[in-house]
Amino acid sequence: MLETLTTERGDQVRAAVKRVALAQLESGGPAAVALNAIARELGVSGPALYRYFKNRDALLTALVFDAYEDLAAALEPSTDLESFARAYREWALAQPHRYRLLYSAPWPGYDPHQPSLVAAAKRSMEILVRFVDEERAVTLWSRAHGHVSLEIEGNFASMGLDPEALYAQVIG
Amino acid sequence: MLETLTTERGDQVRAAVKRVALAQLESGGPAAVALNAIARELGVSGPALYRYFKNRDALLTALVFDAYEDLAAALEPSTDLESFARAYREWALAQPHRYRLLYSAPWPGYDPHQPSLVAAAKRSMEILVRFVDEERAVTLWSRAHGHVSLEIEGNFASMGLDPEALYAQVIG
DNA sequence: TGTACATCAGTGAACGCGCGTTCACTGATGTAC
DNA sequence: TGTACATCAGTGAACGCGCGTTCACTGATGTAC
Repeated sequence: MLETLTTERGDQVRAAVKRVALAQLESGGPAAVALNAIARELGVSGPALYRYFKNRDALLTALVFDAYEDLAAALEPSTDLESFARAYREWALAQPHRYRLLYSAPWPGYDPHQPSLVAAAKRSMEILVRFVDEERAVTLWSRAHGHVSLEIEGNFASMGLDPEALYAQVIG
Repeated sequence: MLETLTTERGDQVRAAVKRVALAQLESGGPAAVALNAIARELGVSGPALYRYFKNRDALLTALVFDAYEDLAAALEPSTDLESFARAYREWALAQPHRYRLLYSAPWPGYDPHQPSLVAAAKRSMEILVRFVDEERAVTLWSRAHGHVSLEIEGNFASMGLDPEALYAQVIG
């Protein structure tokens, strides 16, 4: 028997659902992610989504998981600390609500300690420790996160500061 | 005529509404702040609140404003950079959802550029620049925010790190 | 090639829920003469 | 001290809304003989 190379329909649908959910996320945060609205957008009835996600929470959790994976994938090609730092900031700026989903309390009732999520979160850190020791890695992570999240919220722009120069200062 | 020393009833009610709203905020973020539920908690009808707040948005905005003021008041007694940094972290850890209200995208449709809010936000920064020059102040702010917000979300605890020692490293 | 059956994606109706907000109102309190 | 009036905090009913989720079902597709 050959392995089936065609993507299964279930995966396609799941991907479509997530795509729309991501758009809602970018427009209004986790609170804006609504199953009924997603179904409407996809031209399908509300209950249809329950074939693919147990419930709303499962969908949101899947978004978190994907975001961790996507972030790690974006950091993977880094060759040194500089390129890592640059990639980290750029990923965050390109999709702010996704970044917030990882690092701000995303929604009421969210449990960030699910093993699969913890493992997914670890991957980025593992890439960073290729370039610096572990203690320094956590420090840099804190600093980068501080800068990036303030920049995302527009705190530097409103002060007339150059974010790029500041970023170097902060992690430096 | 004597000045009226008694607090006006309107202020008392507004304070009570905010008190309940804060409790909701701590328990489930801005999405959990609901006028009807607040009214119920206060033993009053829903529409009654509209005497004191134009609408839900106005209430949330008032919470943000108060939080900025309260933070500045907590930082005010600082005598040097060390005590400032300590006060900043402690304020945030004591009321995480309030801290998030200031530094994460709080709710869909929120406008952080209202002049009164911008002014309130500035006050903390003005205290910090008593101890360091302005460039360093922004850097320190970024670093402190990075550490504090990761600590709030439990990212260090789950890694078995000592947050206090780490904080010194990060802002150092 | 045809028939009988099982699988299963998706439907439509319905549920209860709580929300924000408007509305016309009641009833108590304060003010003016 | 009493009466007429204005103010205004709070009420109760009602609105439309969209949500998450369950349910019994239809109808197409795939499988076995």
